Amino acid sequence: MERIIFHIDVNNAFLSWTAVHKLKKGEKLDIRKIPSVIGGDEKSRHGIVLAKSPVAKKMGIVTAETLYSARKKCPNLKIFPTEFDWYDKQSNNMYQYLCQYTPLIERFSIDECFLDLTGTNLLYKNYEELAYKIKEDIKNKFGFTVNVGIGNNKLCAKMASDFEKPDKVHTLYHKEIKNKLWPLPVEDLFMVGKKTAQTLRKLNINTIGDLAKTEDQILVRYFKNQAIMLKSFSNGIDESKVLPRSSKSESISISETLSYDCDDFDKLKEILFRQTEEVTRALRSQNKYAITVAVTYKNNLFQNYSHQEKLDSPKNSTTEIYKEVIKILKNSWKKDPIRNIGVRLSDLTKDKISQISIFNEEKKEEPNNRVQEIVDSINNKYGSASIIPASIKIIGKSKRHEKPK
DNA sequence: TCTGGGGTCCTAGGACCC
DNA sequence: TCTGGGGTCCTAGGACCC
Repeated sequence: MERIIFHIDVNNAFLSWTAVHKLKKGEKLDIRKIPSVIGGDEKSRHGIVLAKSPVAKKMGIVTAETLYSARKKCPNLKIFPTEFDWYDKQSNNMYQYLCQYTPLIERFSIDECFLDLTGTNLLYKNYEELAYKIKEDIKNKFGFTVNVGIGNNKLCAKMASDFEKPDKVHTLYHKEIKNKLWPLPVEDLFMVGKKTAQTLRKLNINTIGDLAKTEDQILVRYFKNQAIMLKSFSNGIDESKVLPRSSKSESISISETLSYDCDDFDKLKEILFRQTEEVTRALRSQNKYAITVAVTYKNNLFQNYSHQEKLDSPKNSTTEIYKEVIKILKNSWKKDPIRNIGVRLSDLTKDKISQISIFNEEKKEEPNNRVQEIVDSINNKYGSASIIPASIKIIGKSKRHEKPK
């Protein structure tokens, strides 16, 4: 059976959501209509563009560029801070609304969902009409606009929702691939990033159609396994399923750019403790255990490092994982100034099967778990590391990392 | 006041075993 | 007395996405 997939994509999500918030609070100005961006805090070195208004886009401003550079392109640019809690709420509202149409719904990111409507043709006579209804409903109920892409697979639905923005419905059915997909520049294809595009352009592959017509052997020579995917995507082929991945996460991570480059081990330990507390708390809230622990960091020259270790058994306690985190940093860090640092937990599992369980202190765990639950609930409420075990020595209590004199 | 944060997947290469 | 080779597991790093 021919599949019917919808891709719903919020237009300029963070900016639209902040705009809606401001209007709700009674402000008169709709920031979607002026040259504006949502940006991080420059003083703490988070100064990049996270979302832009259509006017700002017209002036050449792109996502992820520095606010410094954005301001040069547009001197009267208005910059607004992020409101992640509010964004989460808007994202949840939209998701809840979309759930009425099918249980086969995948949250692809904070502002994108896939809907699998295959086999619902008795329910919905005309899919384009349905798409328009969804788009209008969201606008009327929540105040922000979306694009809806319709296709016979996820790739086509996603490419379709990207066509013309904002507040539009587009289709990209199999029969339309030649006319609608192939003329586009090759970097517009999903999964063609900067590097891939560069190589393709060198090979004189300039449009998605060029890519679709390129010999497999040539692509394999340059892109190895990625070649098959590129070739399929350029032909609008994608067999992947819409996955309602309820609580499925394969890794949990946190990282942050420090407000100054730090080469003080004690200070880094303090930051890592707070981060470990946060990721393990998230892990515990999913009733999971981690097998692999990694510390990632970036130095002042923007060189990235990641170092990981497998635990001897799946763990989720802050203190045990923190011990591993510190061990990893101690063994790998070359004492270069650190700009950004983070903790990642992966190989997550639901069960805590341990090879050495006969010997470890299983009995001690009951009370510890109860204490942990209480500590988690307090930290959930008052912020991470509000309560910390006495065994962890923390120097100072600053939440932000002030540069020492 | 120059360059975020949370993810997934892939690959090269080393260690180890037989 | 010129260091084969396949399989497996693991790590570091890179590319991509939003």
